[in-house]
Amino acid sequence: MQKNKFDWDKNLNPEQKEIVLHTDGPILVIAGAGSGKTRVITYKIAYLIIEKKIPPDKILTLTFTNKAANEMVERLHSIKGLNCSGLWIGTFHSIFCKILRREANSAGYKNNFNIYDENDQLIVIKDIMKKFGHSDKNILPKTIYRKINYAKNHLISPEEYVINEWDQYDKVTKLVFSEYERFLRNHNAVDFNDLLIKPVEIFDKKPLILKKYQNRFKYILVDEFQDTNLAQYRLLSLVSQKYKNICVIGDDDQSIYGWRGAEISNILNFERDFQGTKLFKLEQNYRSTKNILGLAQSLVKYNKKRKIKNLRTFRGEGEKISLKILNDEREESVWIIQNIKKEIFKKKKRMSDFAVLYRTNAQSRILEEGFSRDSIPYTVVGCVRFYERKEIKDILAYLRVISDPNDEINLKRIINYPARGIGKTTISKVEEIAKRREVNLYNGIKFGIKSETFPERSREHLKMFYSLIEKYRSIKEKISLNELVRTLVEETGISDIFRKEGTQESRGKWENILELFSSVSDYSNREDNGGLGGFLEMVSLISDIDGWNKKQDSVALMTVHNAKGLEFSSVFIVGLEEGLFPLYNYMNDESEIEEERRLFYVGTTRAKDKLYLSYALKRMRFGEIKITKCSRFLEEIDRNFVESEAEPVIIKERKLKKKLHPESNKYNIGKLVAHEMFGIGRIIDIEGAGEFTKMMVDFDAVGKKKLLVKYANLKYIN
DNA sequence: AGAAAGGTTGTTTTT
DNA sequence: CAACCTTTCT
Repeated sequence: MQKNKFDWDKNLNPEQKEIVLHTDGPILVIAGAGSGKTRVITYKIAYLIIEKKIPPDKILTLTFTNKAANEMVERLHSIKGLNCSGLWIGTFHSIFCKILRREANSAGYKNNFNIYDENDQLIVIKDIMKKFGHSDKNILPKTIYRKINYAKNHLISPEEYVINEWDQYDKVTKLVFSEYERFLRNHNAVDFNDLLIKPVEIFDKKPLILKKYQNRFKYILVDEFQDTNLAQYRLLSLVSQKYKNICVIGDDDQSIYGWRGAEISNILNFERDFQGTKLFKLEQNYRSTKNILGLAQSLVKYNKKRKIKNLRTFRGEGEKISLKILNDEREESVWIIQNIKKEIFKKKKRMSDFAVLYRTNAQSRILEEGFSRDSIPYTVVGCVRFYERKEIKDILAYLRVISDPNDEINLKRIINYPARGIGKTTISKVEEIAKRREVNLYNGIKFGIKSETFPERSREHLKMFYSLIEKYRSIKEKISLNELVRTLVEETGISDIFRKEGTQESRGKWENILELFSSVSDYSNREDNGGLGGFLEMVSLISDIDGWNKKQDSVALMTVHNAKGLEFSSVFIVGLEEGLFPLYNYMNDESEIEEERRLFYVGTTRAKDKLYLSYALKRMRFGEIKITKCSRFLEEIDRNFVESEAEPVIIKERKLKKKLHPESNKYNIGKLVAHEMFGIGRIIDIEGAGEFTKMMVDFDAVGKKKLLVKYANLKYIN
C-alpha cells in the first residue's frame, strides 16, 4: 500500500462507499436522517481529489448554511494527505453571489451592489405603496412582500405576474412588484432571490459566460437537495450541462422549506431531467436509539407524498420517549429544567447535550425566563439575529453608504441617526431637489447644501453630514477596516448614546457593538478578506446558526428549523398543540400539514439518546390566555415508544371557567374600582366576555385606561 | 425637531 | 405582549 493512500473501507460502510466510488454521471442519493450525509460528501470530495486527481477548483459543493459548509471544510482538513485549496464550497447564495459580482455588468449592475434583507425590502415596498397612495390599512406591506417573494421564488417576473380577479391584493402587488424591481436596479441593490435569479438570467442571455462556468465545474455536489427551489434547480441544470457529473443528496422527509419556494418535486424530477441518473439510498442511521427512530417513523408514515425508506439503526432500544402534559408554558419550562437537572445528575451529561426545540421564536422568552431563574446556562440560537439588531444595522448602514452612497435605503436610515437636526421636512425637500435634478439622494444633499430653500440651520446640518460621509469615503481605502469602524462609531456619536445611558439595555447594546468590532477584526485577519465590500457581503449572507458553536457548555434553545442538521443527546420538543405545532397558518390543506409533520420528524430525529415531548393545556398567545388542544401529531405517534405516565387532570380547566364568570359580572359600568398603580377610577365601558373581558376605566390620577380584567387585579369599591 | 405616549397591530419558519 | 405607527406635546 502507498504511503498516503486513504483507507476508504475503514471509514465508510458499503452503502456509503458505493456512492463515494461512483463518481461520474448524475447521482441522486436519498439519505435518511443521521445516515452520514456529510461524511459521504466530504469523502466524495476527498476521493475525487486524491484518487481521481481532480483539481479542487473543478469541484463545486453547495450547502444551505455556512455552518454546514464550514463543517465540511473542517472535516476535509482532517483527512490526511488532502489538499483542497481552491475548492468551491459554500451556500448557494454565497457561491452565486460571488459569480454575480464577477458578472455584474452582464446583469446591468455594478459589482459593489448591496444586498437588501427583509427589512430593507419592506421599506422599499412601503415607500412605493405610499407613492401610489396604497397606504390604506387593509393592504399590508408584508402581504405584498410575501407575494413578491413568492413570485421571485418561482422565477416569475413582474410582467409575467398573473392577476387573479378574486385576489384583492394581486393588482397592487403587480404594480408594486415592477416598481420594486426598478427601484432595486436603480439603486444597485439586489435581494436574496436576485442572488439566484440574476445568475440564471445571465446564463440564459450570455451563453459564453455560461460556458465558462460549465467548463469550470467538472463535478458538482449538492447537500440538502430537498430544499432547493426553482432557481437553484435551474442553476444546477445549467451549470452541470457539460460534464453531467452532478451528485445531489437529500431527504424528502426533511423538506421543511416549502414556504420559501423549495420544491420537493425537484427530487422527483431529477431522474427525469438528468438522464441516466443512478439512484442510491442511505438507510443506515448512526444517531438515534430504536425508540426514537421508531417514533419518528411511525409519525412520518402518515405523509402520503414521500419515498419509502427503511431506516435501521444499530443502536439499542434506549429509553422510551417522555410525553408530558403541563398546565401552562411556565410549568412546561419548569418541567424541562427538572429533567435537565435530573439527567445531568444521574447520567453525568453536560449542558451542551441538551436542546429545546420549538415551532416559533416567540416561545423562547418564557423558556429564557425559566432558565435564568434557575441559573441554567443557555444559548438562544436565532431569534433576533445579530446583524439584524438595530444598533448593529445602524452601523452597517453607515458602512453601506460609505461603500456605495447610492444606497438610498441605508442613507435614509442614518441621515438623522444619531439625531443631528435633519428632520422629515428637510429630507423631503432634499428628495425633491434630487428628483428635479435627476440625481440620487446623496447628490441631492450636495445640491441642498447650496440651496436657498433651506434655513441656514438645516443647510449647516446637511453639510456636516455630507462631509462626514465624504471623509470616510476618501479614507476607506487608506485605513484598516478595523480603524474605520471604530472611529466611525466614535465620531458619529453612536458610542456616546450607549455609554451615557446607564440602563441594562443600552449596556447590552454596547456589548453587541463591541462584538461587531471583534467580528470586523476576525474578518480582517482572514487571509482572503475582501475589505469593506467583502465584510458587508459576509454580513448579508450569514445566518444565525452559523455563529453558534457547541463549545460553550450551555443548553441550546432554537426553532426546529434551525436544528436541522444538528444532533443532541437529549432533545425536548415543546408546545405540541394544534395551532402552534402544527402552526395555524399551516393547517389549511394536507400538503401544508405534511410539511409540518416533516418538521416534527426533523425535530425528533435530532435526538440521539432521549426525546421529550410536551404540551400545555393553556398558553398565552397574542397577549391572551388560550385553552389549547393537543397536537394531532401526538395522536399519530405510536404510543408503544412512549413511556406511560400519570397525566394531570383536565378538571382544572373547568374550575377556571366557573370561577371566571361570576367574577366578570362583578363589574358594571359606572362602578368605582381601585387599581394597584393607577389608583381609583370609574368604569366607563366593558367589552368582551369571560376571561377576555376588557374594561375602560377612567382613573382620577391617570385618566382613561383599557384593561384586561383578568390581569388588572381590580378591587371593587362599594 | 424630536421625544414621549398612545393606540393599533399582528406573529411562522430563513438563505 | 411587544413591536410598530401615529399623534401629541414640549
